[in-house]
Amino acid sequence: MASAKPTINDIARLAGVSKKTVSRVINRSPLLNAETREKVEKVIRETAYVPNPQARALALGRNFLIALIHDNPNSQMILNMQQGILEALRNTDFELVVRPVDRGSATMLDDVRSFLVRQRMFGVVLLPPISENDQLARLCDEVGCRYVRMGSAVLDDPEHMVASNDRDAVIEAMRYLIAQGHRRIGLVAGPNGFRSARERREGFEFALAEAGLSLPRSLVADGQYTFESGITATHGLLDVSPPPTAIFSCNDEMAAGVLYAARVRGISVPEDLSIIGFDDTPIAARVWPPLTTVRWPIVAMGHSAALKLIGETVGGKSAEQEPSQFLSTLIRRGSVAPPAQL
Amino acid sequence: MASAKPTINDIARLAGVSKKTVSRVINRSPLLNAETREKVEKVIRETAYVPNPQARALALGRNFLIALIHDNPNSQMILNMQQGILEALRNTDFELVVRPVDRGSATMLDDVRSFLVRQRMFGVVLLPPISENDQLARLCDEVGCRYVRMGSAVLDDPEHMVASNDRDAVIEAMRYLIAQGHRRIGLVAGPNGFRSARERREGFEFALAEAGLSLPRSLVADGQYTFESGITATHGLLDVSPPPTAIFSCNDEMAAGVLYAARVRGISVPEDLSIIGFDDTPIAARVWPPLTTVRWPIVAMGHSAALKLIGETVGGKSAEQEPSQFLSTLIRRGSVAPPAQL
DNA sequence: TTGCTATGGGAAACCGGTGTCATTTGCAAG
DNA sequence: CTTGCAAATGACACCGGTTTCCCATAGCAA
Repeated sequence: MASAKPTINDIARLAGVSKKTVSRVINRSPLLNAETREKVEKVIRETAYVPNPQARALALGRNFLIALIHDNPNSQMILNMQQGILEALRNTDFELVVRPVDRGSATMLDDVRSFLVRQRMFGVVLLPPISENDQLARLCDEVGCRYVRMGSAVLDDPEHMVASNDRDAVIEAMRYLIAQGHRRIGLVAGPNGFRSARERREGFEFALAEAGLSLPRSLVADGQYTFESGITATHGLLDVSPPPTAIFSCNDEMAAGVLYAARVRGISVPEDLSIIGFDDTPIAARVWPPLTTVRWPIVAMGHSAALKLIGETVGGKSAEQEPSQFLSTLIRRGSVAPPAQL
Repeated sequence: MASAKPTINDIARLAGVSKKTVSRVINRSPLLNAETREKVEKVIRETAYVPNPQARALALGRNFLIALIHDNPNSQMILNMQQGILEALRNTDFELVVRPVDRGSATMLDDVRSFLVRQRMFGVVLLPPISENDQLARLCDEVGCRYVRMGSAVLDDPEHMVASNDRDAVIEAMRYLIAQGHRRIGLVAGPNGFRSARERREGFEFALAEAGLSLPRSLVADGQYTFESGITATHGLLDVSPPPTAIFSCNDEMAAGVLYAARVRGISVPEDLSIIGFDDTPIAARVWPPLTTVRWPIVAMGHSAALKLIGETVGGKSAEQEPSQFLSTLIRRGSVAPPAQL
């Protein structure tokens, strides 16, 4: 068996050039005789040589790793995001490392800083809700680590942001609900402090106002983006008299809770109550009736985020052209119908 | 601002010793004067020195990375497994990198080999179903990479395996079903070639035989572990005359499909049809009625797997004592009731 | 033919650790 | 008072790349 891992010295010797010339070939140095380059490339091909990432990392002072930083280990979104990022990283020299952080912990920023510095991270993708933390973004700048923030947001900084526009998506969903004849529409809101929660709520309120509908405070219930909080919120909403004929839930987890609570109370969906969720997680299609919901293209966004990070280095100058704004779409399933009392 | 990243040379100079001695302190070499050690440790503490992982990786020829290798990017299990592994890795020098592979691809083994060799991976956790691939395990041995296989299996190799015992868990679930009075029980089986599918099916058949019940071929439907395949399989099962009064599904995804199909046909669950699933994924608790299912402790298993990998190096000799066999438990929710025709 | 400037390519230092082996020191035994 | 041996530490090469700097050569003008 031939030496399993040829080194740059082997290549240099076989090609009859110096280490440095091989290095130049690897790094695509422009001041290289085409002939020499071909000769070296031929040897590289024949020996299946791959530069040692550890050595490069040491010499370059920068690792070929992308980190996915999140603070909600149980979200399905992470999986989709990983998928998108990994697709973009395939066939590159980069690997993906997953890094959960504890928002709330007093040392969170220091933890992340030491992580980034110690590992000489090439770049990071910040997932919501931690992506909304401006200090974290500033930290990345400080330590010279590229970053992309995912989220629903106005694009104040497209270079570091990949976003969907939740507000518009909710407006579209609400128009659909209103067009079906609903006039009393309840809201299961997301937790305070979440940008996505704010945007979704704003869309909700805008659509109502646009249609000239009022929004009694009693028809707004607070949720925590969890299944259980959706159940609790819904019971509150359905105790109102008269109850809403439709409920918009700020995510699917809570929408599943809305559906569950309705079942518990013997209320038929969609006949007596229409429901719209947000996210289009797998659960939306698996409950009965399947939930009408808003889908944002997480996988594509993850893909784009990764390309933004590595693009300048690897791709053909197209990094800047990577889209920063993605459109969400309303997925119509079976949880919406005209209100019964019409 | 002081030099942001002190090197081993700085420490050596400040402590008045040689690089090598500092290195010995870092690596807990036993042949060290206690006095010297303390002196060096003091300097390390004061300067907040952290050894450069890239340099160590290069010198040691081994990276401080654990890889999670899987071939099913959409499974909730990955998330739980990650959580368990990351818990174990917290406060160690190890990071987790995620590596999806394409079973089916002809180059899969070569891809993994080059990945492991190139990155000098410290260890890998193999997730089912790819964990059942013996060639992959052999490959890890070949390239000198530690590994742990997750799965449901007889423990033929406890050192490299963390497993639940699916067969026993299914038997327990089936006994429960039978105790409720069910005699015609259908099976939505998992895909051929999956060890978990085989074990679960064996448990199913064993429990039936144990109770003296027959298993007509018509009451076994093949599934692919997907929601859709669960729906299809269920329609087949419910077309049989007389139909089963209960269905055991080899995973929750398909069990959700069973429930969905029952709804479509207007069959009440659990009154007219009882259902038991497997995995206790989040969906099981979110559908209506919530699914009775078998829970295997994925997070704990991931934790254990990671400790097995790094234990010898980091922990206090307890690596070998890390459990290899985990017990599953039946979670009783609302999808099982005595059959109606009693 | 000589001199000068580009330009490709090489030697050696360097990134920050670890391994090998030699050296120093202390102390018991001969 | 040597000799022998073990414990503690240091010197130096090395891991496999990249960078700096300098030289050799070629091309071209004088």
